Amino acid sequence: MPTLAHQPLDAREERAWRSYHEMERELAGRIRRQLNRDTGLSDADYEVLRVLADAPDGILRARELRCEVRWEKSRLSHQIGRMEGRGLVTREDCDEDSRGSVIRITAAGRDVIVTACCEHAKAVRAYLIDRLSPEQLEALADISETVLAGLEADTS
Amino acid sequence: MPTLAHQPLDAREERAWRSYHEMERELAGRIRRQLNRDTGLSDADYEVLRVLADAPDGILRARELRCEVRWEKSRLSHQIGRMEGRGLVTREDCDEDSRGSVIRITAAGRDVIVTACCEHAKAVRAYLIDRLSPEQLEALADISETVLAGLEADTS
DNA sequence: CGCAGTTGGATGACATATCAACCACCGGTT
DNA sequence: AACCGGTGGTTGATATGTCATCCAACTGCG
Repeated sequence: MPTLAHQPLDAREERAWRSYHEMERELAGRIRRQLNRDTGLSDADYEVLRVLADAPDGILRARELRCEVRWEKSRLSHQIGRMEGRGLVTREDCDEDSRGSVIRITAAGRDVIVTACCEHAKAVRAYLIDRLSPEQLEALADISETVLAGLEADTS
Repeated sequence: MPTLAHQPLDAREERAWRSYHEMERELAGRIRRQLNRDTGLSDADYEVLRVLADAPDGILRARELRCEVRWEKSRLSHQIGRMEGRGLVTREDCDEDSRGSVIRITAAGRDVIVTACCEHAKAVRAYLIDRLSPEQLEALADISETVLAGLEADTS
């Protein structure tokens, strides 16, 4: 009956990972549930609408959108299909490249995202930002950027 | 055409949230893919096996397990069903409470989790821990615990 | 031109998460 | 004993994410 006591993380590392991991789960869950309850949007819906709403004319080629949200092709395709069904976005053919498709946010989509964005910011503030000191907030940003840079550098 | 420029997060807050959020996604994705490739386990499988493997005799009542991983009842039930099908755990009736059920990790499950745990720790180290200074690592733990405490305090 | 490799996107199968019932059992009350 | 609110767990419907595969159109090059 092997135990996991010889796990190759020491106490300090273990504490950091454990607490980070749990925070991530709880925080994401809380924000997701609140978003869904307030606006009926999933996290994925929110991401798509947020990016589209910030694009000129609320239009983006699927490829650009995919690049922004860093999703796989199939995920975006399925997601847009569902959102199209709910009237949040539309899909058109692309002029320059006839393989491509162009996603446009609808008026309804814009309505939802504006309020969702607001509520979302409130949640982020309430659960994360307001709990931390300015120093901690900056430390978190530094940490995140460092880790991200490391991840992007190493494409293994 | 309302823009999102009046979003109620200032530049400092926005940077922290944005970078944290992106790190979370990339880091989780990387670890998940590596775990899956190396061992065939999903994150959910890993969590369940990790908790079970640390329990005395590799046995836990479903209720306890659920409490450890903080899942909904239905999620655990479905998950255990699948894992049972793959021979990673077994499900038995509970003696003390005939509503209850008892989950037991199998030998095969124990084999998988031991190596998975090792690989997982390597990934956590490579992508997170080794990128950060000791001060940053401690700061991350402090931040996470603070945020977690706030989340648990407020059950809205 | 004609071909090969690449890219943009869609599709189907499958694994997973979530939500809302549902059912059986527990415990305490009358 | 009959009841009742609460709990432990399951189930099915539905939404979602992932993977492998497919197809058509682009690109560059001989």
